[in-house]
Amino acid sequence: MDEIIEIYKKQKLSGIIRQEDFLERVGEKVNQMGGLCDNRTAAMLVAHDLGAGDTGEGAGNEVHKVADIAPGTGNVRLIAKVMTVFPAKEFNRNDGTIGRVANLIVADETGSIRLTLWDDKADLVKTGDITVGQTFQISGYVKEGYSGVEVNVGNNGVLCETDEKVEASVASTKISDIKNGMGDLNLRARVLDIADIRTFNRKDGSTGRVTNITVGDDTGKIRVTLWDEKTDLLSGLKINDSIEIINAYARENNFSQQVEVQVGNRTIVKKTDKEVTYSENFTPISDIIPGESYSIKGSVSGIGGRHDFTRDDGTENSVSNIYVSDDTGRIRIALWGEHAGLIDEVDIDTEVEIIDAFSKSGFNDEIELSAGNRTRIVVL
DNA sequence: CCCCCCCC
Repeated sequence: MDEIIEIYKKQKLSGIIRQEDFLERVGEKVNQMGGLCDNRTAAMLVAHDLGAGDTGEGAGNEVHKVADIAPGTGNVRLIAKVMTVFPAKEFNRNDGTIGRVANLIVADETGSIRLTLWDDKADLVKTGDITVGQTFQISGYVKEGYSGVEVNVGNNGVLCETDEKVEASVASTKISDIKNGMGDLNLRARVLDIADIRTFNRKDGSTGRVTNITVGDDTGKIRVTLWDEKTDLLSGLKINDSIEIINAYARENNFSQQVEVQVGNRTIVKKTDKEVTYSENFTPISDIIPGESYSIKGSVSGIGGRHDFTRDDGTENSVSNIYVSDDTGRIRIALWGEHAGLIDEVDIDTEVEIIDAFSKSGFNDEIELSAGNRTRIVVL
C-alpha cells in the first residue's frame, strides 16, 4: 500500500483526487484487470486515467505508434497486440539474485516491435498470463537491443491488458530487400525446396545439426538455414507450404558469399493460411554462362547412361546425364547422386524443370549444368 | 557453427 501512496504523492494527485478515493480506484482497477496488474501498475494506470503527466516511465500521455519509435525516443507509451511470445529465461545477477527476462513481439497498425520484459513482468510470460492475441497498454523505455530497437518494460514500466481494439500489422520484409546483417527479420514465403538434415562436429566436440530450405515470395528466393533443434521443424513442412518466419536474421554465407536467412533459437517458423505465390525465373538455355546458378525449363532431348564411380576421397557416387532443350538451345545436365535415377523416369520429350543447377564449362568446353543436392527437379 | 559444384 505504501508504494501506491508514494505514487499518489509523486504524481501530485492531491489536487485531483483524495488519497482514499485514489486507493479505492486502484483496488477497482486491480479487480478489473483480473489479476494481470499488480498494485503498482494499477496505480500508474489510474494516475494516467486521471490525467497525471508522469505515468509509467515518465512517458507522458502521448500514445506512441510503433512506427515512430526510434533509438532516441526515450520513454514511450503504446497500445499494441501480442504477436509472438518467446519463452522467459532466468539469469544470475552479480548481486546473487536471479533475474528473469522474456521477449514479446507486439504490433499496432503501423508495425511491430520487440518488447523486453524484466523480472515481475517476465514472470507474466512464465505463468501464461501473456499470450498471443492479447492487447496491452505498455509503458517502457526504448533501447537499442541485440536485434534492433526494442522497448524495455521493467519494474517501473506498465504492462496491462486492455479491451481496446488494435489492428496489428507485422511488417514483413520482401526477399529482395533482405540485406546482410539484418535482425528481427519477418518473412512470409513459400517453401520451394527442403534439404536433408546434416550433422557435423563443432570445435568444442559437440554435435550440431543443420539443414536448409529454399523459400520464395513475389520478389525472389533465398536460402534459409536451420540449426540444431530448429531442424525438427522440417517434419512439419512440405514443399509449397506458405510459412511465416518471425525474428530471423540475415547473414552472408562465407562459403557461397550469398546472404541467407538464419533460423536461430529465437526464431519462430509457422505455417500460414495466407498463400504466398512464387514464380520461378527460368533462364533461356542460350543465356547460360558458366559459374552461376540457374533454373531452366524444357523437354528432354537426350538420355545418357548411369555411371557409378569412386571419388578421390574414397566416397562412392553416381552420375547420369540428360539433355534438355528449349526454344533457344540445348544443354547437357549432369545428374549427381540421388538425381541420377531421373533417367529411368523420363523419356524423350518429357517436360522437366531443373531448378537451381550450377553451370560450368565441362567436357569438350561445352557449358553444362550440374544438378546436385541443391537442385530440385520437377517432371511435368 | 555446414555445404565446397564431384564422372567420362
